[in-house]
Amino acid sequence: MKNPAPPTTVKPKDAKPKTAKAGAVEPKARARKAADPQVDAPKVVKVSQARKLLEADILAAAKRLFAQRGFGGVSLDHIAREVGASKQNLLYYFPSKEELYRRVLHGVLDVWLSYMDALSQRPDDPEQALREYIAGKLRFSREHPDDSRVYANEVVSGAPIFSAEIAARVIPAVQADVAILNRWAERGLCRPLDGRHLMVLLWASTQVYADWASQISLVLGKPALEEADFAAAEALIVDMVLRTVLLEKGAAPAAGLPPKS
Amino acid sequence: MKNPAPPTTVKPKDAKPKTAKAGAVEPKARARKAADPQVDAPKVVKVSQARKLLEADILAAAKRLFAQRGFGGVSLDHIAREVGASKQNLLYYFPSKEELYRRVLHGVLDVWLSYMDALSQRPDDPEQALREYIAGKLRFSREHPDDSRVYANEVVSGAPIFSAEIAARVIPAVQADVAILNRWAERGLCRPLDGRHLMVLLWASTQVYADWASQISLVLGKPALEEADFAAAEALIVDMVLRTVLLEKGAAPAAGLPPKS
DNA sequence: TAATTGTTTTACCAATTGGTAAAAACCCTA
DNA sequence: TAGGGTTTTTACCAATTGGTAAAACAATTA
Repeated sequence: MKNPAPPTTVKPKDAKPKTAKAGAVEPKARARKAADPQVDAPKVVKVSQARKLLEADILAAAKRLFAQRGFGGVSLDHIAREVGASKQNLLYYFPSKEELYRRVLHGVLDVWLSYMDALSQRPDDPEQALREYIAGKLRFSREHPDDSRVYANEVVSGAPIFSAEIAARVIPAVQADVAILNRWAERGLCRPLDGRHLMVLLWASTQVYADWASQISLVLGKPALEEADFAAAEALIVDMVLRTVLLEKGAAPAAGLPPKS
Repeated sequence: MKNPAPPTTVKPKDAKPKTAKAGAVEPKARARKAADPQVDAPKVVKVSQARKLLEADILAAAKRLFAQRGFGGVSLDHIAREVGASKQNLLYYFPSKEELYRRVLHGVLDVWLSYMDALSQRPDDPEQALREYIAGKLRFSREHPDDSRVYANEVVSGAPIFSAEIAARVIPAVQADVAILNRWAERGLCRPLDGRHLMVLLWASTQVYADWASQISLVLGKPALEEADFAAAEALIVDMVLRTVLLEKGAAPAAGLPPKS
């Protein structure tokens, strides 16, 4: 997704560093091109390619802002400025704010769901399946914190816009996972428990590392979460879940140890 | 709080049903009184009492709306209409939107913290302490879902307004709890584990039943969460946590660490 | 090169935003 | 009942909101 494998001659017309968050620094980057066509980048770029680039830019900026401030807390102008375009230009690509938000949410849901299929991948091995599920969800929190936060914002608000899509795409996925858990219990592969609440717990305990990152890093006393923190979280969650779900066997190792610094 | 035990002669000047959420139905309730002073309720109510009532009304409505749509998604006018007052009247009680939001958040934090002292209450009994902590946090989710959501909104946004207060009030409380956990581990009362991540997990797994209620009820296939659902959640979370934290029953405690009671 | 299509900018718009100033109404007490 | 403090309403304000219309510009194709 990051690299769409351009079909024809390519050169990103802007070479704008995506990592630079300060939109105010170079606000007229895109506009300047139009005002001075000779100098900037009149070279080879398929129009549709350029379109896709800007569209992706807009979606990325919108995602970041919606994640931070929710739907109502973001203005089109704000998003537009962030990508160096005008609000009207943005409205050329997306017919309305809600439509843009829908597009963002749709993409978020794609990513969210793509990390949710661990259980069905290993329908006969509860331990490995759960390990991978937890690891995957934590990876999602780590690699796509904004996606997680956009989703969280929407759900906390009662899903006023996306409840239909959630009901249509998320709930079936969850129910499939619950069914797998129940089947394990029936077959004596694990303890009998309420798979629905277990799923809730798995979401909560993994997604919190994206949505609550600001507070967790305060607790941990560092400016941002690091890989080691995610590893510690994974160890603890896996330990808890396996202890609870699996039938007794040999004594399990202790949970994530506190760093003795 | 619902019943402030009025000190003097009392009659709520409005008798407005607090449960009626539809603010649009009776938008001029408060204004009508002024326009028609004879008929409505010119009776006896201590002024300061009335003030407190309206102030509390405003705070309650603001909390509900901020919980649903976040700071940026709510307008002063929206809040004012919800309590049947004018925006300017609201600004008479709260000098600015941000100040109102601060007041709401402050109250939320009070409630949040009041449910967080279970560990320190029973510093010598890990099992009971954890049971009560989990029960308390779930009760918070059940009884104060809007408080939970306001807090969640603020944290997801990176706590742009309240990070100082969180750092000053929440973090010490959490660290106290972590210290208790660590002491248990030292004294051999529980398994050694990273108390900080355990605290995160306790928050996440309990608070999710407020913040994600809309999605959980979708999963459970019912319009709203019921008492039985909270009971099931509590059973699962308690089971998991105790399995993970407590030493095995009957098994000898960690070598060389006799409980120094 | 001309016509066509695709993209961006300019110029607006009515409604809403948070907030101020001051007049008016209200209520209690003297 | 008169005055003074408290509360509410009326009248504004500049800035911003999401959105439209059309002109201007750029790119592709005939």
